[in-house]
Amino acid sequence: MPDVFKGLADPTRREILSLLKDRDLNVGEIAKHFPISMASLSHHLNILYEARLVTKIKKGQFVYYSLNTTIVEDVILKLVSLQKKEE
Amino acid sequence: MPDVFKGLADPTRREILSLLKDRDLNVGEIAKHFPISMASLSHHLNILYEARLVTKIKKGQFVYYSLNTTIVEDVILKLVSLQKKEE
DNA sequence: AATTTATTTAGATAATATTCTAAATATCTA
DNA sequence: TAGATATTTAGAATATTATCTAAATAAATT
Repeated sequence: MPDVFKGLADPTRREILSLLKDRDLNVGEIAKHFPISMASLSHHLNILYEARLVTKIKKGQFVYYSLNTTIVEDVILKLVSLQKKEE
Repeated sequence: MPDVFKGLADPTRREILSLLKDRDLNVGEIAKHFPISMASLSHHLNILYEARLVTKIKKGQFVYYSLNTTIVEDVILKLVSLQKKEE
């Protein structure tokens, strides 16, 4: 697994993921929710993409990002396996 | 929730949590598994403690750390709520 | 083809995180 | 109580991350 936890470590990135759970969004639509430059946002999106927490697809002029639910599930499983053996 | 994701972002810290799922360990026992200084380890333990991912209890000369399963469960729930609404 | 709109990349700066050595604190044992 | 062991804290060095502005790329529109 690429570093999914690093991807989740930043609050802006978690917020992006949270937006994407409702519907796919292009970069401009995501940008409206944050007071940071496009360049910074692009950087965050890239980290999410490398962590495979999102996928992206170009539609004409726009790039749409989607939540990669599969990876979210993998993280959940990884955390479940972190739980204690017995108590 | 204090920053649990920050706590999970570092591989050394995840390894510490993984050790603790088997049994509680004191700092010296944990230290044996890592090639870093006591000071660095102590720093990591502090981050885990502040994120409430672990609890600690002093027994005489030793400080024992335990996994806080409750918080791990909270993180799992938080991730579950990150999943897509429909597909 | 020139202009506008959307997104990414380059390069710099500032903020955070990780690590270290050295010193401090606390407890145990002789 | 003096010396040994366990852990934490202070302070500094280095590495990583987040952010910015400016420039580059790509597609759409006129």
